[in-house]
Amino acid sequence: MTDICGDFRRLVIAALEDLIGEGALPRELPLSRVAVEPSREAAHGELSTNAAMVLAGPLRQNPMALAERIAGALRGRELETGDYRGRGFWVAAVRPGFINIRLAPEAWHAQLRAILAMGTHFGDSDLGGGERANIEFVSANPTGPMHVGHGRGAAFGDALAALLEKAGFAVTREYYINDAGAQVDALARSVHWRYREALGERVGAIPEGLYPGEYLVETGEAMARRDGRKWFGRPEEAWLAPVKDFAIAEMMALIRADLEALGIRHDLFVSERELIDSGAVEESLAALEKGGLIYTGVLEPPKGKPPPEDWEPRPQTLFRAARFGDDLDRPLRKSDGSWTYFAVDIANHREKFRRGFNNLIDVWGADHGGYVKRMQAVVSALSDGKATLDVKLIQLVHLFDKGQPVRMSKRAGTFVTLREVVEEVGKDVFRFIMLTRRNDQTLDFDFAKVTEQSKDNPVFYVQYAHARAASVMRHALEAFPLEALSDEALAGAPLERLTDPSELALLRPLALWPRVVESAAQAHEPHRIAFFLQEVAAEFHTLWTKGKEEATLRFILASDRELTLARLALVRGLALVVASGLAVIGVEPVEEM
RNA sequence: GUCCCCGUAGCUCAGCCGGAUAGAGCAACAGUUUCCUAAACUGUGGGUCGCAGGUUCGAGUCCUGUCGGGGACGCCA
Repeated sequence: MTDICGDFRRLVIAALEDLIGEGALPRELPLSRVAVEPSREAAHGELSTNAAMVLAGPLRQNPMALAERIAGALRGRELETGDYRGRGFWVAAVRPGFINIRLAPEAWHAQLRAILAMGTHFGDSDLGGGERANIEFVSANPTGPMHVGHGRGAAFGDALAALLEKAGFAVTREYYINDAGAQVDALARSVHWRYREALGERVGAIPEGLYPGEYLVETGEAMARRDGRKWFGRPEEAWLAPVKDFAIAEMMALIRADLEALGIRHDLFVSERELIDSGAVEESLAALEKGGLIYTGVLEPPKGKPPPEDWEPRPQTLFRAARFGDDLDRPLRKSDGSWTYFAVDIANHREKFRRGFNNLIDVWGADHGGYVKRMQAVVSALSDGKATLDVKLIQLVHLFDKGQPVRMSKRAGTFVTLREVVEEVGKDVFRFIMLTRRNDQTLDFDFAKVTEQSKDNPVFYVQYAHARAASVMRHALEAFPLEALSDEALAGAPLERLTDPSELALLRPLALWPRVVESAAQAHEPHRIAFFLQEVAAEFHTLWTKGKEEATLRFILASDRELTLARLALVRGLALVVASGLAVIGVEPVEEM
């Protein structure tokens, strides 16, 4: 293992078991709450454990006295991992009952050696144990090109997928195509309109309720090229289905290209229409019916401000969502007899579970928040509680340019597509910026700021750290032309020469990378990776600058080959961890800028 | 009316499973450039964690209430 906190947690547990073995502590202690964490304050050592604090209660003992005893037991132990064997650490019980741990520098050096040995695989975890996880994300309606909000969901979902992969899950990236219902019918009508236009008919302005976007002009023309006048002047019943098929295929190609521009590829595309046609919806509802979870009833009118004018109490088919924590039972059929979106989505989620996934994650726009409880209710009901669904809601992106809001209106034709943004700023900038806020926080995206080459721009700042590291390595080759500077060779460098506090200040966060991966994966929060990278980059820039002020701290010292090698090892360690983090976010590390 | 999210420094935001004196960037102020990329760095000031209760040895974090902002509430997806 390379997770230093995990290693020390095992040590603490072993010490506690020693005390239990000696009869000094009773069996059946709630050890699960014992944690080892990096200290926030340097004065508190480097790691600390709450062991005495959490056990004092159940044991009805004074936490400080207990901390002393545990600290004593810790002093008598040696870490079992080879990496630390024979290397010192100091423990101290302190004030309310924390136990602080300070490591000999050699322990940190061992972590650097691990980074160099594992490369960008440093930080990989077996947290997931190979278990399968399904992430459904983007799932934009196939009615037009993606917009920036979809892009945020895409960047988030793909990063979360990569994060879970790094944490040891077998991940499937799913796209659920909403290719049934009124919206794709409107799409088909819009394309038919453009098709008539392409065939030379004077159609005038496109009617209300259809999609006015220019992008459909081309689709109409393509339709005309493929089918000629086949659907011209025919009634809608004749052309709706084939035009719809054509239009959806075109739109999905468009969306896939948008995703491709972001470097995102889904493993699985699930079609809403196919779920309906295959009878999967009936099957799913039959399964619920069996559990007595479906009935016919009348719902109260919605309590919203404007009571819907066409509202009438009507018996409908309902799922007992309220039994599973939802606020209301939920309808499955529309008044025309067709399935509600919810009914088909039940089948969608049942299929995920049937494909063998117990870890389900959906990434939705924040405006779908009202839908979360019912979907979780379904997953709980259908899997008998075995599967869990986590829904990540993505807040809006507000576009700015030099501080001025970019006003978007489909009607005025000032709508900015995802593609335009990505072409303007690049996919790396886009993907990184999308993770500089939590998913449930709105995000301001300023074209001027995100492309600015300054420390105020987090993408640049992190990229620059990687490029700067590469630059140091190039210079090192000039200074020591014959040296082998491979990672393998650097792992053999005399790392014990890294003793300066500012060097250790960089080394410590690098060593904590595996822990960041695990906690971010557990919380399903990829933004933590972006924040971590900014911290690490800051630490590196600080160290670099110290070298400017104090020549002895420079990475390359022609007079001291050994120290140079040790410092180059640190520089490479930084570059590898940054590259590893950027890989999760889907950003290419650059060698120079 | 009900449900969900948010409220932390002047601004934009982090804050892990409840833990020690609540952090970062920007802005403000004071500095650093013959030197591995100054495209950067160092330091200072700045807080009733919306408010009020509660649980706990301990609350920004959990619970209840309340105020403010956003979103959602059968036949849109």
